[in-house]
Amino acid sequence: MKLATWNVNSLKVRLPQVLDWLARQQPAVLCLQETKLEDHAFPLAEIAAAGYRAVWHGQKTYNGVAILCRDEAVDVSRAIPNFDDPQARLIAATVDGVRVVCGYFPNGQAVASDKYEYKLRWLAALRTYLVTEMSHHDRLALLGDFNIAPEDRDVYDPVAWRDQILCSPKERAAFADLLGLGFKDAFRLFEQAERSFSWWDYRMMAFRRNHGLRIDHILLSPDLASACRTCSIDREPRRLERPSDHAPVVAELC
DNA sequence: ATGGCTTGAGTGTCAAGA
Repeated sequence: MKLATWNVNSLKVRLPQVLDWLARQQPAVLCLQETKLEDHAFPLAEIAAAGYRAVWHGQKTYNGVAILCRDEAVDVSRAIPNFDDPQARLIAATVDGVRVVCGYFPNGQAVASDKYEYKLRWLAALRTYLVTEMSHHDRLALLGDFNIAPEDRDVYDPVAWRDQILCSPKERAAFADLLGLGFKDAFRLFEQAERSFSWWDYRMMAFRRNHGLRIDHILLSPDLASACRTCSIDREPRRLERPSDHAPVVAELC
């Protein structure tokens, strides 16, 4: 069973790339972030024609998340319970006995900004929610754009990024806190090339220079982690014309 | 140098991303 996550930066623009990628990779589950579509505009017909079902949670202009899956998605929940959030950043569903939580974590803009405070509150609410989810689901996966580079090795220039947004100690502590619940970072279960990243700025030829960050992650509960056989970042879509600035991350479970 | 691209909004040019 293949689980994947991809921040597509507009599903409207990237739909042909998503359909191509589904046909090639055939994942059981693909979590999407930054769909940037209102719910009525979600392209269900095209996705269904590709052999996938979908559940989604969107809004105008910004944010928006979706879970595409081969089999039925049940027990769908949209947004973090008990957290008043006007932004469409989370959707969860159970697929093939796996509880899938798809999140588009806040960016935070700058340390000490209002958006940073919102990011920290969002992370605290997510943690509370995941404690509950873990108590109900042994097979639990959290996938998405975390907007956190967990360690210096996840950053192309750790000195320049020290204490900056996506790398600040409080953000990294929140990530470590999720690992403290028992989650494993699927990517780090395996030997990986140095300087492996999942996002590269559109500007300054950042992709060609591999000036990136690893901010898209797949976290697995202990049961799923022991079933995980590979985890990799697929840089191919980043090479296409009009790419998303993020690459898909894929984990294979047995 | 707070820029550099890209998207969505909307038809000017800005907000937001990371």
